[in-house]
Amino acid sequence: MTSLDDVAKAAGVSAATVSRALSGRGNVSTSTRAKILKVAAELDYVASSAASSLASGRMRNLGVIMPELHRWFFNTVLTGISDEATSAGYDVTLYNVTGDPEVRREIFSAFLRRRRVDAVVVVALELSEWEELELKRLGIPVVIIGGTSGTLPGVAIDDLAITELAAAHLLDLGHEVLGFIGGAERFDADYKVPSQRREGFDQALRRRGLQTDPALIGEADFTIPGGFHAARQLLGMPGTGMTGLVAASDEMAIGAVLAARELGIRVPEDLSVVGIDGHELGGLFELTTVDQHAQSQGSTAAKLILATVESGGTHPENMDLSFDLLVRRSTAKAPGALPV
Amino acid sequence: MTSLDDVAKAAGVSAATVSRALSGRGNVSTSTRAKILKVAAELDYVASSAASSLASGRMRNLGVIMPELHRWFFNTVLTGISDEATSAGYDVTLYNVTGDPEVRREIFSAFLRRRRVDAVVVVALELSEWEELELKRLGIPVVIIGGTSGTLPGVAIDDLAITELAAAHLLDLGHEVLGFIGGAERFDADYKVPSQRREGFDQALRRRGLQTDPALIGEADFTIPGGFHAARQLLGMPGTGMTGLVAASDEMAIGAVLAARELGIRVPEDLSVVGIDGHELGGLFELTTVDQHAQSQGSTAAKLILATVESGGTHPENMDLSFDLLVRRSTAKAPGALPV
DNA sequence: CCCCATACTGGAAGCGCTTGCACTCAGGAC
DNA sequence: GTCCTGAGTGCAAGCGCTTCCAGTATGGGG
Repeated sequence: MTSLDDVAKAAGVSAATVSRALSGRGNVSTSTRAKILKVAAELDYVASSAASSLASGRMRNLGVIMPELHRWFFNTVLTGISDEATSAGYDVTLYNVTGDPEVRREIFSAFLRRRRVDAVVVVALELSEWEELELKRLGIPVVIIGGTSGTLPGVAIDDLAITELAAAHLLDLGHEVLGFIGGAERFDADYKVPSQRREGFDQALRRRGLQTDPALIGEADFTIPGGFHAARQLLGMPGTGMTGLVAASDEMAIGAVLAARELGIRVPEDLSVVGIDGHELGGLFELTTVDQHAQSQGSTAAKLILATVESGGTHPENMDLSFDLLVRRSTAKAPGALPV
Repeated sequence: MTSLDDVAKAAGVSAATVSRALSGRGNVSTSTRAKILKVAAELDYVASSAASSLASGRMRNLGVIMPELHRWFFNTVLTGISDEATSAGYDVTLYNVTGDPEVRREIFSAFLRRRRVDAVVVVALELSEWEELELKRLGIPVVIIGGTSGTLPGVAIDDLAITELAAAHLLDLGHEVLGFIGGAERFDADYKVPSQRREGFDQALRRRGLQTDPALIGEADFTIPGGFHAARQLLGMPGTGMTGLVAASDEMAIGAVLAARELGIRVPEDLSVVGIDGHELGGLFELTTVDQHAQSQGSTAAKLILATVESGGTHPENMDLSFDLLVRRSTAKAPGALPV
């Protein structure tokens, strides 16, 4: 293993100068730097991260805490974070907080405290008070994506507004009896997005002087099968007059489309379905959705927090992210509605 | 930040003894250890990973190299690895090798060489000769999941056999004209699984004295939309007599089921479809599949390589993983076939 | 011509652990 | 009672970098 000293000797300078030349901190003459760079390349030198970290306190490592990896939102955000971190020269250490509370506790009380990361991004995790405290105690920048925290900075879409937009799209098309499939408390207990989205739906109706019909609210776990079962139940009820359905995630919306097909209900002729996410499968199902640009949420958060780290800051700004209605073919004018 | 010395002072022993007590290496009397543990807990001491790594050469960190995170196989394997690593007290550092060759090169030539990880698991990546060399040069254990390497140890299913099993299931049901949807060279160029699976399909037919009909081979990229389009084309051809379809992944199989539905082809009455994977969505589509236990591939590989690390070994054993036929309702006896 | 920034560079002191070595002290074998 | 063994402990030397500080040129200003 070639070390800093090897490079220093080979280049005929001191270790200090090599360090300065390679890290770019401090002054080194152009010619000396050039020679050091050349020698380092020849010797194929790569600095030991442990030594460098110990001496400098900088880890060049970004921690990411996630509750799961299967659902589209999570792995998409992670991809965004990873790409951004890599291009900034940072490693990413993944802490997959499973359902096991022991493990979860352990991650906050031990893993994170080894000071292996310069910053951490928390994805869609509702943190307990104790967990927020632990995070703050780390003394490093933290940013939350798609979750909420009273005291930690976050990068997020406005879940209420995004759902209101989805519902408003249906209302604009003349639909008056809308159903909704969202989360239930029994799923995702530590994740507030579901209730926000539900609230957005209600608000959209309220704004038009309509009222939410509790019978048309389905509950599911944000997955395709979940949406399928919830939709089948909703669509199976006779005489509801429902012509539009808002799903709080694209996966549930896709499940709903599948359920409609199974029941012989045509989309969009008989039922308009709109989702939220911008899931990559949306295209296949011609799903109208509100794209929340998940990958860019990841890269934005990473960029933000890495900038904070590099600038020696500790508290990045909060940031509201954009979303766009993406109209495809799963939504259409309500039957009998007046032309828009 | 409380340090080892703080604990040592508070416990009235030397730093060396604290280190031994906390790490479990070397002899410490039961009473001394108990006191140290108590003091450490009180002071809320957590060792600095950088210092510990620098001094010991151990990182307690497992590197994972993956080409993507979206597809089910990858995030499922990653979940398995992460769970296992966490419970062994290891962090996992994720290297998401994107399509960009620059980035890929950088990961092998710089990121991995910082010696931040004790071992690395490579997931479904066909490595170039140079990359294998770089990996070996790291001097740490490496294991490959779902890829192939002449010289690096791997944990994998037999892709040929798993596909043969899927096809044999259809043949056993009396189907004689089978289609296949697999990978194409233009997708996944650096990933040999597709060709292995194709070969397994051919072999199953050959064993029964049948021949692969090139017209019934569809090409796709292992995703649902890919499978959908390939199947639509296959199923749209008139007069093929095809009654069974093998897809090289569950996602493609699901796409095929959707395509069949769209074309008014009933599954399984008119067409039996079998996939490979054990994808979580399989249940919703009643998909018969061969489960390759992806999550346990991840945990098995992690367990294997961490054991190798802890034992000071360098080269874990190769390991062949099991798979099971999981019969659901997407496959049935061929129309007019004799009772089995 | 002298003085003093300014630009470079090297020396050396850590960063916070781990571990080889030396030492003490018992207890068991003779 | 003597010798040996091994458990238990502390000392101190690193691990391979970073960075503060001091020292040496160099060049411009006065």
